[in-house]
Amino acid sequence: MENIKVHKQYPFDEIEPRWQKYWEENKIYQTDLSRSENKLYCLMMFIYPSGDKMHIGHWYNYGVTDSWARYKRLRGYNVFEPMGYDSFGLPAENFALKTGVHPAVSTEQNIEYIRTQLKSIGAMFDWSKELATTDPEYYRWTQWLFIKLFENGLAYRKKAPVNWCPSCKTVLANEQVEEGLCERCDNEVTRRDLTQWFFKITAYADRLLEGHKKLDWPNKTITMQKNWIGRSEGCEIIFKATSTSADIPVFTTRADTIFGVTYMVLAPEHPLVKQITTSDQKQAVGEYIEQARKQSEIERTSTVKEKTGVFTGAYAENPMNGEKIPIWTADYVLMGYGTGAVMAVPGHDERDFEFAKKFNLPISEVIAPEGGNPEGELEEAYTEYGQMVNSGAYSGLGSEEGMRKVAEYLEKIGRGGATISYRLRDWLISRQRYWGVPIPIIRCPECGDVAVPEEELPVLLPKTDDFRPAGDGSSPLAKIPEFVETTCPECGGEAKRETETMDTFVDSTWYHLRFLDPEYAAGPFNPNIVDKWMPVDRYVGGSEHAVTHLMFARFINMFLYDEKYVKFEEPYPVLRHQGIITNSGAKMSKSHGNVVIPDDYIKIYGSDTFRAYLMFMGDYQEGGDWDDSGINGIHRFLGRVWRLVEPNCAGLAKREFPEFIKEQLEGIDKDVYIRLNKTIKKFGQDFETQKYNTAIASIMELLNTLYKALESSRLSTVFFFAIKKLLWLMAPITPHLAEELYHKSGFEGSIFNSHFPDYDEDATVGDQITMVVQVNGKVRASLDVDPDLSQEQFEELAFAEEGVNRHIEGKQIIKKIFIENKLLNIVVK
RNA sequence: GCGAGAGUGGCGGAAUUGGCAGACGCGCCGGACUUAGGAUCCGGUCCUUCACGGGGUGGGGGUUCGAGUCCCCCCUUUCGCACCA
Repeated sequence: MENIKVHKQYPFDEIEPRWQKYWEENKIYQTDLSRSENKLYCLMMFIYPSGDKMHIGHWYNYGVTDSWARYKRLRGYNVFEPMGYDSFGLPAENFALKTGVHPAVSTEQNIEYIRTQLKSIGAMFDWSKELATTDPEYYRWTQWLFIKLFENGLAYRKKAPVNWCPSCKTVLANEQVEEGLCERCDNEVTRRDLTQWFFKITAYADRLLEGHKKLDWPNKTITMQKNWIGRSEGCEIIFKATSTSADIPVFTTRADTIFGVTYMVLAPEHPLVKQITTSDQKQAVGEYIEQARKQSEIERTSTVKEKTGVFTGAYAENPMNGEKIPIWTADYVLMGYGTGAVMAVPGHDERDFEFAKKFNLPISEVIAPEGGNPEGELEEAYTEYGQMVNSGAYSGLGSEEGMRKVAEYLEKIGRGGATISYRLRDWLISRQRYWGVPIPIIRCPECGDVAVPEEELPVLLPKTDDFRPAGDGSSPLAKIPEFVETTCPECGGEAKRETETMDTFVDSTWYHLRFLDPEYAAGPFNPNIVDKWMPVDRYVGGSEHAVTHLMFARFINMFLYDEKYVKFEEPYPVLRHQGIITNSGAKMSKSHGNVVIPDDYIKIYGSDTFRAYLMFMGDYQEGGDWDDSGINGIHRFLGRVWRLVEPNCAGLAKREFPEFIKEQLEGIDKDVYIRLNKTIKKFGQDFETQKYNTAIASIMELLNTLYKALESSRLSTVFFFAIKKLLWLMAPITPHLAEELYHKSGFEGSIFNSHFPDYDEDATVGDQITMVVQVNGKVRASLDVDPDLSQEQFEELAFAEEGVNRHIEGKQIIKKIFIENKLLNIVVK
């Protein structure tokens, strides 16, 4: 990179800053939000100012989406394109810890820096609507949101085994743990029992699933959310411990296998384990629980691991047949799903089968293949649906009917019934870190947890130099008595503030509402504008947020909808992801040290070239591996545009053009005219479907045709007409270059306040088309002919071709296939 | 293991959805202009063959007049999920 010496194709370094300044001074991108006709709220996931420079991924999202939005603007849309900072959170805080600078200061500096970088993109960001989640006037309303959830019973505190990252020294939501590793620092996550704040997203599980139907989102993203929510229809069955009579509910999707239960298993963390374990098994069980606790999530959930477990000494009674079965504890049962206990049916569940084999537990066969016979001795678990056997009065029923009947019976006797289970857990939102929104709760010994009154918001994050995480599960705020000591808003007695802060994902659940009027003081957002401008018309960001931000924001929005704060249920009806750009096949990340920073490229080539290259590289939704070897070609392309238009554009604005008619044009003029109209048409289609690479390729073809015109004749009216239209084709892709040439052509004001050219449909095809003649499917001739020839007319031409005759001579024609305007295939023998 | 994509020249990638495979660009080769070329402009560039031809879209089979595109099996690869009862 350092050694690259590139020929500067045109004075981008002079052009780009000049137009950025012009756009800013003339408020070209300040959207009039009082008008909502043709509104287009184009939102890109805002940025995390962590002290790092903007990387390629940001440019890929922001630059390319901006080009799309510019195209829409030229099409007459009133585009709103805001940008702001998701500035609370661990990366910012870790940067502060590393540099020793207070996060409030470093965040401010980082924002300053990132803003400069963002501006270098030359996007249509409406800087008058900039916001930062660390601004007290913003987080005041994040706290307001918390209180609303709290008042509605959707924010609550409970003690639970939670994910703890020893390196970040805080708890994490399930969604922030990837394969047992902390998504931020890649360290192993351990479990701790802590009392934490949760948002009751599970109350919205079905609504979140239902809402998917209304969303124009990538299928994959919807699937990820569906899997994450993990809705599963089944049956609750309440077993009873024989010694203590304690109820042990289990969840199963296969109630039809109930007669095949030969033992049951409780998760090691299950609270009943300690109660029911008999004294002679106490030691073994205790040791087992201890080792299970110490295991990491990775070891624990590995499917290849051999099953382990211990008998508790206790027994349970099967409610269907009164059978006594042993109760085991084993870590293949997870406390976090269902009831943390399962009925084991080794005959019809692979995991139970494996376990039963290892510990010599009985295996009984209660489902036979439909119409088939029982195996007698099972070699492996039979997990398909089938017909119930050895199941008392239920024998003979099909699986599905059996499940229904068993559930009905259990319900009648009060021992369970049909139910639905979800994988989704409530969202753990408290964090033991400094750099976040303080949870606005006061803990009173008399009144319990009391919300801070709205008029006292925001609860300001106290200034302190000791913001290091304690690591013992307490928040750094707990060390600040002036912050902690307070009085109860209800009884006036002495009370303490909650010292934990909120997960940053809470901040971004509602930022799209705030963007529309970030100064609004009477509430979290201005309802007049929100009603007109929401929902977001197009949302673009990384797919890594599928089950975090995107799901959380939907949940919160549904809550705001239910509480009648907003009139729409889905905040982001249309979502697109940019692809991921890798480096030598590996995901770019700081820990790999392979992050590509665009700054050097911008210096050498300019923003327009870099943006255009990102669009040209490949399929936008696919992404791809970073390879800068082609960037010169794009830079050359812009240079070719420059050299073609710049010397020829004087006075273009005032120049009158006749209405061209394809049939009346000849030679290169006709070629140029047809190519131009083809390109305008294709450009529009490709931009709508995000096929930016082929849109640019098509402009290149136009440009090649124009260079031919330049070479072959004196410059014609059509030529000037075409270079004028070219300005608009370039504008979304290379906004600075286009704006410069627009003004050099004598236009006033910004090209982005003008309108994209229409095309002449008649001239999008040549007046001759190419048809082929095949013999036995092989192309033997290719003819330029008038369109819409009949088979007879075309055959006459085809059989006159020497290349065709050579291949049919002396052979018998079996049949002829004629496809209008395409081909004639002659089948011979 | 399960699910969803993808596999096309030396490279990035096109192909109106079953109808001329390789658009456009990079790279490379040649020409022009030039003291010069790392600039620019023009031309060439899938493989093989002097040519006529022949072969060719991960591999194998199939459907069809015709398959990169549809169907079956296999391989590779990316992503997501992964003891979810």
